Amino acid sequence: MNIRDLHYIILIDKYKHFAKAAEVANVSQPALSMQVNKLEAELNIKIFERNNKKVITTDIGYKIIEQAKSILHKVDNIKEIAKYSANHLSGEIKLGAFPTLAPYLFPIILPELALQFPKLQFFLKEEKTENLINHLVEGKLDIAFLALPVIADIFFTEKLFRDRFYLAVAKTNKLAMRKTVQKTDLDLTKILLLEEGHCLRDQALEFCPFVNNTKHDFSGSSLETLRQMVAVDAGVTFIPEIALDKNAKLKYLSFTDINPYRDIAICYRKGSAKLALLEEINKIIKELTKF
Amino acid sequence: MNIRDLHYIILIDKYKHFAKAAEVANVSQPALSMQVNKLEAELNIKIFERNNKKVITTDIGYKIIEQAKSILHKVDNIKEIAKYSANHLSGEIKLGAFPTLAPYLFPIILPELALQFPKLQFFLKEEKTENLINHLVEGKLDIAFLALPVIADIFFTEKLFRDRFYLAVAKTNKLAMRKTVQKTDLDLTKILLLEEGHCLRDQALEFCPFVNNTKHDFSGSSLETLRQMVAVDAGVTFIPEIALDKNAKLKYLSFTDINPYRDIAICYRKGSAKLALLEEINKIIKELTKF
DNA sequence: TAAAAATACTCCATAGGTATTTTAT
DNA sequence: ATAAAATACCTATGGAGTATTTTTA
Repeated sequence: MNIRDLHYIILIDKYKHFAKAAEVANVSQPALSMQVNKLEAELNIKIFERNNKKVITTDIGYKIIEQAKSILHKVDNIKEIAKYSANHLSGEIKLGAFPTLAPYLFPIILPELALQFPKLQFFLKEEKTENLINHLVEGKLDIAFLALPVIADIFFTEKLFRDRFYLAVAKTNKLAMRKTVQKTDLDLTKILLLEEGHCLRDQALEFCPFVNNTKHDFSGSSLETLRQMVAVDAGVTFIPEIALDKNAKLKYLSFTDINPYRDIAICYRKGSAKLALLEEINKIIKELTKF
Repeated sequence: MNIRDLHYIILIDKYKHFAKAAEVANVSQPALSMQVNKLEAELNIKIFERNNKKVITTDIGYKIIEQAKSILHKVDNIKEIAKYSANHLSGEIKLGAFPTLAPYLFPIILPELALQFPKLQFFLKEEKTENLINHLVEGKLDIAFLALPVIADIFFTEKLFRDRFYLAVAKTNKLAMRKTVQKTDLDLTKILLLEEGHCLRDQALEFCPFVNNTKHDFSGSSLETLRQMVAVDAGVTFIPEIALDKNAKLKYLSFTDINPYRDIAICYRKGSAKLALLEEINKIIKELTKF
């Protein structure tokens, strides 16, 4: 069977005349006759009763033609889907970022992206780095925002900006009167960290490897929870610049002798089918994240 | 595009591996690759992102594969329709008879047909001869029961039985004490006939051409109406043998000097797609109408 | 007799196979 | 380095065209 054959039988049913149907189908009458005969032989039924005066569609033929019409309709659908998405800059873009970045980055970039690509639908995903990488590999994400270094070189990876860490302390804390802090100050206070798996935890640990907070594991917590903990002076924590706010109970101190930071990069598959579009999007995001 | 191509992309989507999909499709990997590439070129889109390690179905590809699955499902439907109707003796048979025959013939033949062909669905149509012929030509009927002669030799036509006419008279009528009548008796009474177009009217008129009943035209009437008219002695009428009953108010008289009748035949298109089945049915009907 | 579908036969397009190359991780 | 898809090239199937025959109303 063949989509073309279905076209043929629909035309024959319409015109009840092989030669006329052949003409409309832009083939010779024998060509069309042959295909119909072959189809009937293949199905082992008669689609048309025919003689030199009349063509009658059989009951079975009628049922088959109904299906055929529906099939051709779906074939047109496929062509429509293809044509539409080839012409217009439409479709879906799935963005992913890890939890200590997503709430602060997405609000910066999304309004502009939505403006520039009104036909695109943006989906946001907040996942730990490991999952982001997997999802990007699997095609469940189009773009992931990751902290450098990114090992997977299946991805096109480009650094967007450096996000320095500040020490968040309660204004009631003894450190709060300082403008800056240094590494040794960390020894004096309790440091709050997110649970295992958060890259921000790992990054922070680089600068205070001595910390052992197994006693309080903030499972399923977010940076915002941590911030609230700091506000009641339950400890101090590292807050990236992008997440700084005007919290009345907090003070953010910069470091003098160390320079803790995370580099944020945009990643997408080199072979993405939407590569051209992703490059467009990347260009805009780069502009938006020039801090 | 091609139904086979749709198969290919569905398999690739399933296995996310060209060579595996090719194996399942029983073709070589290059053959399958070629067709997919051609399809993508034809649609001007990418259905799959692919490199030497991974195959990812694109968003558009996913939509297309959804349609493709639905198309293949309908293709299977077609094959099912064909296979079922080729194997089983199933389907629909549309029978037609003119109004002065249908109510008496169908009850005789249908119970047995339904018994012999439990998978067949029988549809009955009661129409004037002219329409029956048209419908049979058009394929809206499979079988028509007509009065001979049938001119259309597109049809296979076979006489089933001779249906003699009796004169129905009210028991209160002066003719009622007779056992038989003859042509001249008709002059003495009012003769009731159906409206124009009924073949029974024409047949009756052959034997009493002098009748002029333009005054009362029984438009839209049936033989049963006529019979009730006769019962109240509003006149007499010709009733075919097949329609005789045990009506207490009526007497049916046979003719001596003339022999009015109609010959009833079964007709179907010589080229009917159901010819074999119709011949089976005809065989049974012939048995049932051996009066 | 004539209109229409089926057949005959040739040609060409193209799907498929094998061998090989390219590609990207 | 290697796995996998793409390409090259050849073969063969089969779809399409023209001319002709068959069918049947």
